Amino acid sequence: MPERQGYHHGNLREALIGAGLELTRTGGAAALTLRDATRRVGVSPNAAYRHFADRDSLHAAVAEQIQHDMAERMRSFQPADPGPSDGRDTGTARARLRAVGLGYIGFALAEPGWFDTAFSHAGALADADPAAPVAMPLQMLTSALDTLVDTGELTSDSRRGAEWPCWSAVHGFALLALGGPLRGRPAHVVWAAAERTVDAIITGLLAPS
Amino acid sequence: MPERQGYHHGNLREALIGAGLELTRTGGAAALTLRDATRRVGVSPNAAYRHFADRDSLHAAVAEQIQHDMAERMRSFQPADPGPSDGRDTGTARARLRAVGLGYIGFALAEPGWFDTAFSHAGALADADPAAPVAMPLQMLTSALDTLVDTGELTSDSRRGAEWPCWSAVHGFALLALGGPLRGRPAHVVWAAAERTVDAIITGLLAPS
DNA sequence: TGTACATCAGTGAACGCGCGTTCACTGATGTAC
DNA sequence: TGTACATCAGTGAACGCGCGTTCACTGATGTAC
Repeated sequence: MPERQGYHHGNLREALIGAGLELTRTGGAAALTLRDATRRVGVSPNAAYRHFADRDSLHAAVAEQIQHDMAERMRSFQPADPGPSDGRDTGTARARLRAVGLGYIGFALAEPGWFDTAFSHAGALADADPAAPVAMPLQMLTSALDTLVDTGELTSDSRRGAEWPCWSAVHGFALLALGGPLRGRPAHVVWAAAERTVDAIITGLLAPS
Repeated sequence: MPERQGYHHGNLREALIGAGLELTRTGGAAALTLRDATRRVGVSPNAAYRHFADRDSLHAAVAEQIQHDMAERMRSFQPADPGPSDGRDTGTARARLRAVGLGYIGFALAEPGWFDTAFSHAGALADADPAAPVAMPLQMLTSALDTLVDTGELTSDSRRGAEWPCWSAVHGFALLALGGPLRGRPAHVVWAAAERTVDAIITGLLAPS
């Protein structure tokens, strides 16, 4: 796999992130080691220190890339845009939120190693910068909730903190499906449970309290 | 800390589990090592192999103990039993489910290391025996849902698979509160979000679909 | 009641492993004159 | 256009760490006669 000609790699930083993606895809966050990444690129272990301060810094870069890809994949779950409407497009707003939730779960089921990596880093970073980690997927959730306020389905009072119920449900489901008792069940069973979970939390969120 | 007189410890198995509880309480699942547990008990590392096949076996024993304690603690969240009623005790049944959810989250917030240990083991075991891990807390959920069927608040059609939305919401919330962006927020803020999450998922579950 | 002996529960030393990280270094690159 | 030299991006060897686990062992215990 290591293929280089000269002494200088030329693109080592990107190459290490790429190797990190390969490693974490199969083995999750724990599989990301400096030695393994450099080995895979065909470079000596300490070469990484030209581009990353330490192991955790590489982890952060890989996690960021994953979050980017995850948001991309989540977007593919969105229903087709029906074009400009009157701004009170009630069914569509709800469908958007639903698609965000199912997209989140869908990514986790499709790429468990990456999902683990993205989130384990989010946890690690939470001290430093509460906003940055898992920023992109969270941003999609935020925006979907805002739309529900626009359409009048969610009062702006209820809007505050509405992220937590939604995120909790899909995040918990993803973990239970990957590592808990749902693991190994037929895909259609798992997916039906995912849909039910997403629908339940949305219904509960929009119900008048 | 190591205090023994004779050559034989006499109760090494229990002592190692106890040491495992101390270690995981602070450091989570990752802090549970054979060497550290034996060191803490004042015994040579390989002595553990008289009582546990390997490190994972100790982990399993510790996790089981935690699950037991967790169920105990969750029970303290239950509303006082109003005594025998007519079996259609609608508000109470819902309150029971709510208490199960909040108890789950409450334990996780109070004992993050243990929560991590109990669940990381659940994941590891899922292949072998899907029912055993986190058995006791899950059993409380199951029973609370059954009661809702008894009171007629949940149809037996909806009962099937109702565990997943509930468990997902509380499990996800616990993780986001411990390792995600909610970490470090004031306790009352976190708890309000927890209540809202639990209430939303219950409302969504009981709403006619 | 005393003794032989099997069994059990520990010890001490060592193994190999892979990791992150640091040290002093050298080869390649590009810029100034 | 050619050359001196600073700078950058790699190398190779080694460090200490703590882990799980295995080996051959020995001290303590309890049971049969």
